[in-house]
Amino acid sequence: MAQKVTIATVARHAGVSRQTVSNVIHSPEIVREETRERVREAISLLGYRASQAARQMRTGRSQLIAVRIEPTRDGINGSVLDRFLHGLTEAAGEAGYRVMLYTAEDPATEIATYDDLLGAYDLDAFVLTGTDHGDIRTDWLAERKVPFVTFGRSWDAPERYPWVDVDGAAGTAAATAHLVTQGHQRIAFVGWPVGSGVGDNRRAGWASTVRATGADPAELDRATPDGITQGEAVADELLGLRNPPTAVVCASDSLALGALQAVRARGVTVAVTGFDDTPVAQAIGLTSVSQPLAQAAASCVDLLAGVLDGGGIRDGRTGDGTPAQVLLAPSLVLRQSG
Amino acid sequence: MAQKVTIATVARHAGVSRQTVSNVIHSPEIVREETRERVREAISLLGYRASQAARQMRTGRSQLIAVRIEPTRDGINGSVLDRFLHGLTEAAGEAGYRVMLYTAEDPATEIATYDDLLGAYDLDAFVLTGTDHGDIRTDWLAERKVPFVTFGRSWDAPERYPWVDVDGAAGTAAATAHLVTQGHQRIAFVGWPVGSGVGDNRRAGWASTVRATGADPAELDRATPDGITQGEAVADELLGLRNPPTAVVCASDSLALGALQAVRARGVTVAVTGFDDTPVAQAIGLTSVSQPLAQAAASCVDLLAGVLDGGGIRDGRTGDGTPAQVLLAPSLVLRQSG
DNA sequence: CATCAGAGTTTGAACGTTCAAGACGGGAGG
DNA sequence: CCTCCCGTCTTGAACGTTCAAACTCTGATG
Repeated sequence: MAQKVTIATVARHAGVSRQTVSNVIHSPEIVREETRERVREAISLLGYRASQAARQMRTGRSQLIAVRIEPTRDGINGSVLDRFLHGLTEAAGEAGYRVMLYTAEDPATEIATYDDLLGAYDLDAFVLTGTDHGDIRTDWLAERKVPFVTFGRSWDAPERYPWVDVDGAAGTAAATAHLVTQGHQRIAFVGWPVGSGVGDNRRAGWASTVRATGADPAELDRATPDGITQGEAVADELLGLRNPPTAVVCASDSLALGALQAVRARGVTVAVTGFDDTPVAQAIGLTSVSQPLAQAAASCVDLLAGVLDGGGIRDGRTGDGTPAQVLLAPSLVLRQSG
Repeated sequence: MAQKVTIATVARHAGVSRQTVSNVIHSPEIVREETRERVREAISLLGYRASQAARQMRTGRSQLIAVRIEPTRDGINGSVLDRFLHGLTEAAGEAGYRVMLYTAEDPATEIATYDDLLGAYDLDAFVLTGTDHGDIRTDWLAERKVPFVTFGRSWDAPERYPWVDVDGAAGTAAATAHLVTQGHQRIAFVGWPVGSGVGDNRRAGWASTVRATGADPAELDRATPDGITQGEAVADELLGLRNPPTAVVCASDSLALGALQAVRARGVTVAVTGFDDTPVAQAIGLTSVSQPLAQAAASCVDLLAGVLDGGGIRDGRTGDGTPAQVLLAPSLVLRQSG
């Protein structure tokens, strides 16, 4: 194997000094055009690539961002993270960053992992997913001034840190509005127990849309932990009412799938919508709210790049003055179920 | 923020030299016990963590392995990669490695990415997924003596490089055998077009089991590209035969889901089995072949660790003499569909 | 008593990059 | 003619680690 190509190899080959090569890479404008070209030719001829490790030693920046990969809880929602990860890797790559994975069982060990990763790998930033009220991870990171972005808004204080989120309320509202235009008048909601940021948000979108039609949402509002069997049980209860709903908006595809099974079992015709547009929804023809995950990932990278290159956040804005919070609109994917 | 803790900080604090601290970390046995303890205390007191970048500069090893994250083609199979990735991250972490992600549209750009990653980040190894006949990626890596493991066997030459795979033939054989014990005598197969390593392997398991019952498999053998609608179409054709099958073994959950829809549409009772035990299968009660993904991931890390720490491969074995190929047995998950 | 061995520890150098400061030459201004 | 400045380029040092070699004891051996 040929000797490793370093900046010195290039310099020698182009007849200049190390620093000039470095300048061609980082501030080409201060190098005379003729020299610049000569160096560039040498770089591509030799296939030179700057050693990230050496660069990191000098600059203290690793060009690495970390994301946690979760143990695929439900199985259904796993694909959301999967698609987000793919988008993140792509967007990060374009911005000159790489994505590193880590796992953690709970917030406490996750924080220990932060410490590890920061100490050993000098990570530039973290992307957190699944934030909720009173998240200790964000506090820990903020306290140490470690750059991070969350996918999922800051539920406690809107502008505490940069985040990217999808407007869940708008999603359920769109689903509900669609059902209204289909002529449905009794539209139920099957969501998660009150208290989670994401869950309450999705419920609110449904509730406000129902309220706008003049009906009272409270009667057809249900809450249960996430899961297929849970969704089936709750939907079955709803369908057994004296005056049952003709449509059910669900907070997740898992719940919606359960609801759909309850509907089938009773042999009735009731519309069902889900949330997340997971493969399962695509597979069984479930109308669902789709999150723009690739776009969300790209926004995360944008925000991070702003924080990292623009020097921190001030007043909820990144270095270049753009707001450090991004709320994206989901879209409704219509299928047979509703 | 406090000054960065380096090996020199620890050395000063413990009253020894840098090298002694390094020795305590890497070859504790050559350091006097008393000194060792003193250094260890200083390390934990100061929260010292070796800088990976500095270490990498000296040793040339980054403790980083790269995996490609794919753009979730079908949507259904994405979760396989997802679960594998999680297992890999966990296993790698325990072995002192970290996982880095990258994307690539096709084998050619993937190879360009290898070059990039190797040049800039000095990656220690790659994990490839989805290998097939005549894979140019493995040739490129092998030629440059870059360590790698594939998840998916080497289809062309069994012992060319280390790989981990799940015995697909055993999986479809188990599914078929189960159907035989249920009394089924006409068992069809819906798989992919002949020519792909994985697909042919899965077909072979079904075929040999059918043949063992004395029947001729050829009549009920079907091939189609992967997909739900494709599976539905082919299954529908099978069900329309003068003498239709009473059970269908499928090469993927996508195909199986399609088959299940065809069965439902015709209102007949025909058993269906899938492959991969994806969330979709769990959701709709589809009997499916489950791959031990966490174990596969762990095996990949084991092999890599063997190659990296044991000094390469010889005669299809890693440094410590264990075979460099691992074939894992899948398991059949029984559900309502079969 | 000089020599040697070996355990335990220290020292200098090197990995490849970028920062900070300096060197060089030529043109403008006094 | 000297000075200063500007554009362009070079030099030395530093980042934090580990390798290789050297050093210092202590105790044993001839």
